[in-house]
Amino acid sequence: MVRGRPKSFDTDEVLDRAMEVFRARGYEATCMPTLLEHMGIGRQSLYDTFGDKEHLFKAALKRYLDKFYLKLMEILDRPGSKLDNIENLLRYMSPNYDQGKTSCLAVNASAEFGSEDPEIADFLKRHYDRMAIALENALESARQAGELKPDINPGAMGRWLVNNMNGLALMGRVGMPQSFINDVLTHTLSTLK
Amino acid sequence: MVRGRPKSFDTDEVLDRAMEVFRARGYEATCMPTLLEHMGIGRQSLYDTFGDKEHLFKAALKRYLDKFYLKLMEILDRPGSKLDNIENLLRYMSPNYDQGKTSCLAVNASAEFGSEDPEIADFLKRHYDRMAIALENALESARQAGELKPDINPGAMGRWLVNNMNGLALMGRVGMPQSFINDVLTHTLSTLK
DNA sequence: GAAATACTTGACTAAACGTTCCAGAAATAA
DNA sequence: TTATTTCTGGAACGTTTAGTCAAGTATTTC
Repeated sequence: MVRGRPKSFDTDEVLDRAMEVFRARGYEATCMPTLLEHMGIGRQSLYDTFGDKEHLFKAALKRYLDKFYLKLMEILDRPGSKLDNIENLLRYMSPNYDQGKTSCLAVNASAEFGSEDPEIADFLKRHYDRMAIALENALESARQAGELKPDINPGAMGRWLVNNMNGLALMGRVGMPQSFINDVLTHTLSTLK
Repeated sequence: MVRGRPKSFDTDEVLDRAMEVFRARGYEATCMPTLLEHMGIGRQSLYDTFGDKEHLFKAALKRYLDKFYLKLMEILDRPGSKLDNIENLLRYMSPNYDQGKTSCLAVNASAEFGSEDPEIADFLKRHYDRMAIALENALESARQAGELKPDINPGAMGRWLVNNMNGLALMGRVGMPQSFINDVLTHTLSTLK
């Protein structure tokens, strides 16, 4: 099959670790030595496997977004009340200091890069869009099941939910108290039902 | 009175220009030459007046937050319907690509620094808190004027409005289409009344 | 064993970074 | 005039940055 010595590390595993560093410190403020230390591989291995810092970041971001979306879909696709699923999604994605969940790489990258890097901006915009669509579909199902107030526009509300989730990630990032987070979360949920 | 050659530039004016650069590019990605170019002053003048890059950023951030809050209070304190004032505030603060208003330094700094720099985090948390309180007071006034649904908690809703404003700034930053922004904005406003 | 790939390590490059120092000219108040 | 402050601009500092090259070793398939 493939000749030569096989890789001694799992590509996705070390990418996950890079992801964590970028999420905690941002792109510009993260230097290669820090990255290498946390990834636990050699410098040459990194450059051979992922290319330069920019490519590594984009790979990590891509992976983050895909994992995020997968988890989102898993929660929304659960059987039973779609509104309950949405509530569970919001609770799951909300900052929780006890569990060390305090920020979102997508949100951080959105703020750091804006639309400066077209490829990154494209990733992020598509991500927010598919999130909104997934939520819209869930809301549409809820509407058909009679769970939803009839005057609600599922499309607009899906986008609005994305907005609230992103806001919450930001509030967690800067360290707003849990009471603040909870107020926002419960008030968001209260308009759902 | 004061001896020696007077400063040939207005401190606040050049600080505003630094603010704009930081808002557009972030802290880490902004280098001193770029800053100098946009501020239009000499290198030595910058260091004499503002100290190093970090102090300059903090001064610019402080100024941004104060101007932001001042404008917010101006809008909320207008006579007449408090709910209308809140709506005007949200519209005013929302991203608008036609007018070049596409991001918020507070939001960007929150994402870039998180709680890494305690002083910056403190600035930002106080800022969000006072915004929430101002909105809470406006909602309380609306409640007393009978404008508000009776089952609404002004405190939670104030914080929730802050969350939505921050989310919108982020969506503007990454370049989500105006239609997305509008959907979020109108849906947020629809739950107000 | 040969060929191919990967790992480790140190040396190295080249550029960018923030910052300081300095010398000379300019502008103000006493 | 003198003292004081600012402005300008070049030179330089030391550090950090991302990234490359190369030599030697290890591990796999053929």
